[in-house]
Order: sequence, then C-alpha cells, then structure tokens
Amino acid sequence: MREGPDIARIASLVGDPARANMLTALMGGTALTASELALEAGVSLPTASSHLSKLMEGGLLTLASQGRHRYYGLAGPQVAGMIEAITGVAAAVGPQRVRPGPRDAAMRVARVCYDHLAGEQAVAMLDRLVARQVLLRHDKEIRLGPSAASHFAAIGIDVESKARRPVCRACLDWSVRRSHLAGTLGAAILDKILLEKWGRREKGSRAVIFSPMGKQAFEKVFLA
Amino acid sequence: MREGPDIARIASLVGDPARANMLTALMGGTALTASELALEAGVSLPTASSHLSKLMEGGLLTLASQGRHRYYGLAGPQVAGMIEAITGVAAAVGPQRVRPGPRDAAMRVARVCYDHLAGEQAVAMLDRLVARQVLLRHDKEIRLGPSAASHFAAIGIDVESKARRPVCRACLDWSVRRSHLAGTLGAAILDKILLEKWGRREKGSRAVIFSPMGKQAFEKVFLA
DNA sequence: CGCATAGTTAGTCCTTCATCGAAGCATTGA
DNA sequence: TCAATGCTTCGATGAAGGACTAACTATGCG
Repeated sequence: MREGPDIARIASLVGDPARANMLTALMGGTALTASELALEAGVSLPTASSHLSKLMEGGLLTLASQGRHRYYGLAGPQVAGMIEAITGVAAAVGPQRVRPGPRDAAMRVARVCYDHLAGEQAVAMLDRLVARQVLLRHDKEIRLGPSAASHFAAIGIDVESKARRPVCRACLDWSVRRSHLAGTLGAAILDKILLEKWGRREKGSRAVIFSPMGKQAFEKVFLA
Repeated sequence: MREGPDIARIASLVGDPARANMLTALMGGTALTASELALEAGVSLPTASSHLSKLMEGGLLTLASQGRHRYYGLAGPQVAGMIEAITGVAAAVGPQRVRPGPRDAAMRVARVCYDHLAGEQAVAMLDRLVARQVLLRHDKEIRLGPSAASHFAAIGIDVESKARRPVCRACLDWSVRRSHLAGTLGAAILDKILLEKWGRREKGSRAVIFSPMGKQAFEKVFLA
C-alpha cells in the first residue's frame, strides 16, 4: 500500500461529468454562480449545489458571497494547471470523438484559457514570436529572447514581472493540438487584448471575438 | 453543456484508490507486473486485472508481454505529468494527513520520481545548484545558467540535449513540499547516480539508497 | 504430459453516490 | 412585512461499478 497525498480523492472529484463540466467552465477565468454552473453542467440546481460543496470541501474552488449571489471560482493556478494537464491527456488519448475540437467556430479561433488566450490565433501568435526569436522555445519550456523586453515594453507590458508565477509557459491547445502561450506574459497579453478592446468576451462562453480593427492591430503587433 | 476532450473519463480512471495506487507505483518509472500492482494497490488479482484493463482502454498504460509476465507501464511523460499535477494539488489542499510525507525514512531522503530523483537530497541539490547559479530559477521555471554546460559536461552530462522534453523542470516534492529538478537534466542526473553506483534502487520501492562513498561523491559534485 | 505459476473472464453481492422533488433559509426589493 | 429570487438541505430512488470467489486460459518447467 502507498502513502502520500490522496490523489484519488482529488481525481475522483474531477471524475464526475457534471463536476468536470463545471471546472471546465471555470477555466474561463471568471467566477460563476451556482445557477450558471448548474446550467453549464446540465444538472438541476440541487445537484449542482451538492457538487459545488464537494468541490469546496476538496479545496478546488473558492467562494465569494455577494448578497444572495455566490460566486465560485477555481482555487488557483495550481488547480487550473491540473485541469489543463488532465485535458491534455484526454485530448491525446481520446481522439475517438469525430468532431476535432469545439463545435463553435469562434471557440476554435480564439478563446480564454483560465487567464490567457487560446485557439488558432494564440497558437499562431506563439509560433510567430518563436520564429522571430522574441521567445525561445524548447518544447514545453519557453524563455524570453534578447529582444523580448523591448518588444513587449513597446506595447506596455513589463516582462520583468516579479510575480511568483512563471513568465512564460506552454499550454497545450486541445482544439489545435499545439501549444500556446500561458504564464504571466500570456495573461498580460490577454489583458491587453481586452483592455484595448481588440476583442471582447462572448457572453456565457469562453470565445473571444476580435473586431476587424482589433484583429488588424493584434496581427500587426504579434503576427507581423 | 460543454464540448471538448472527455476529462471526466480520464480523471475518474485516476479517481479510484486502487488505480491511483497503481499509477503512483508506476511513477517509479519501471514497468510492473499485474501481481505486483495488485499488491501495491492492496486488492486481489482479479480486481487488479479489471482495473488494469480499464487503464489500458483509457490509454494511460502501455503493455509489454514477456512470456507469462505482463509488464504494465505509464503510457508516457504526458501521463506522468498529469499524475504529478494531481499529486501537487492533493498535497497542497490535503495536509489533513497528520503524517508529513512517507513513512519510510529512506523514501524521505531520496527516491525515484518517474525518471528523476526526489526527496531531501534532490531538494538540497536543486537549492545548491540555484544558489551557485548553475541553474537560474524563477518559481516553477528553471533555466540553465551560464556555467551549466561546463559544470555538467565535467561529469559527462550533455545539457544541450536535443530531446523533445524540457531540459529543466521543477517538480513539487510532496514529502518536503518544495521543488526538485525534473526534465531531461533531472533524468540524466538520476542515470548518473545509478550508473556510477552512488546509490541503488531499493527493491520493490522507489527509495534510492546511497552508499557512503556514493553519498560523498554526490555531495562533492552537487552540494559543494 | 502434468503440475505450478501468471493472468483473465464470469457471476454475484453490495456499497457508493448522482439525481431530483420538495421543503427550508437567506437576501433583496416593494 | 410580504413576495420573489438564489441557493442549500433533506430524503428517497436507482444505477453504476468495485469487490470477491470460482472457474478458465496460457506459459513455463521438469
């Protein structure tokens, strides 16, 4: 028999379809109410409530009560990373699903992945940044290139961030099956996109819709 | 309702205690037979067999038949990474277990984690390498320092490996709750330790036992 | 061949847990 | 204070699946 952390407990929390759907929905980065999560998971409100209390007890979620609304969110980047890792294995191992990736075309193009951008646009961006050696890539490890600081400073992003999270990280894109950029830099770029209104969040979805102008601006900066 | 990879299916495979124990045992890096895994999981042979076929069907394991023995192993680094990620969350959210870490003292000192060294020795090694700036650490991101190439070349390890896996990666040590070194460099160092017979694998366990001479040699190279 | 070992399959029991309706609490607004 | 909304708790139901014994298949060894 084994000792150590109770990994079965955590995994079984994710192992229920309703809870998995909720967690996937929360990968959108914004906290959601119990009713919204019930809708996402496709279960009744009492059922959702029961699942949510289990996830809370397991330490996977945080709760912010505001009036009669209770906002549930992922407990942190570590939990998000775990979901990512599981999603990666599931995508690699289960291509039995005929439909390759999300049904919604907008989701395939660009969507939010916890706190950064994913989808074809994000994959193209990482490819281009690596090709221009702004970023240096070695499989899953991504480092800043010599020109990174000035390149990102030009658009108001300080890459010498003192955040405790890694600046760059590769995150496997399950729709395209290639990597995009995560980490604080990935998060900063998403912030930039939303702040400049290059793109907007599609309500109730993780999709990010670029405006024509925004798309042009984004491509000029990141895909040139 | 959500689309995308079936993460609940994968997570529920890990979510059973017996299967979780098996997977944890396989994190030792060596493939094990069905009987050995039954023993690890604390279940009868038929039960183990049933679990193993489920894990196979889920794509988490590979199988090598040799005569009447059937050796099961983890399907790859991606699966190992997922187990690591889950273990990390479990360790972070579940300190309810009074016993801090493995019961076995030897396991606490040094053990194998899939393909690299873990435990107090490994944590100390990473600390020292970072302090000497052989490696440069930024939270979970670890890069090679300027002196890394020559330092490791001196003991016969080529850090400019062309392997597709990252050279350095941080891996959370669940016994010490601090990080140690994973990635191809971590794997190469473990190889070195076993090749030079500085330490040997404890049979049927992940523990690595250093010889007095070996400990001295290891400390001279990595903890000086 | 015959016996032992390694492993899988079949059958059955039994626990666990996801689900929902109905009722109960809490907060907000009129 | 009354009604509406958001959410949780309770209790009953039912299905899923994990566990074991027993029987069966396959490999190895004398």
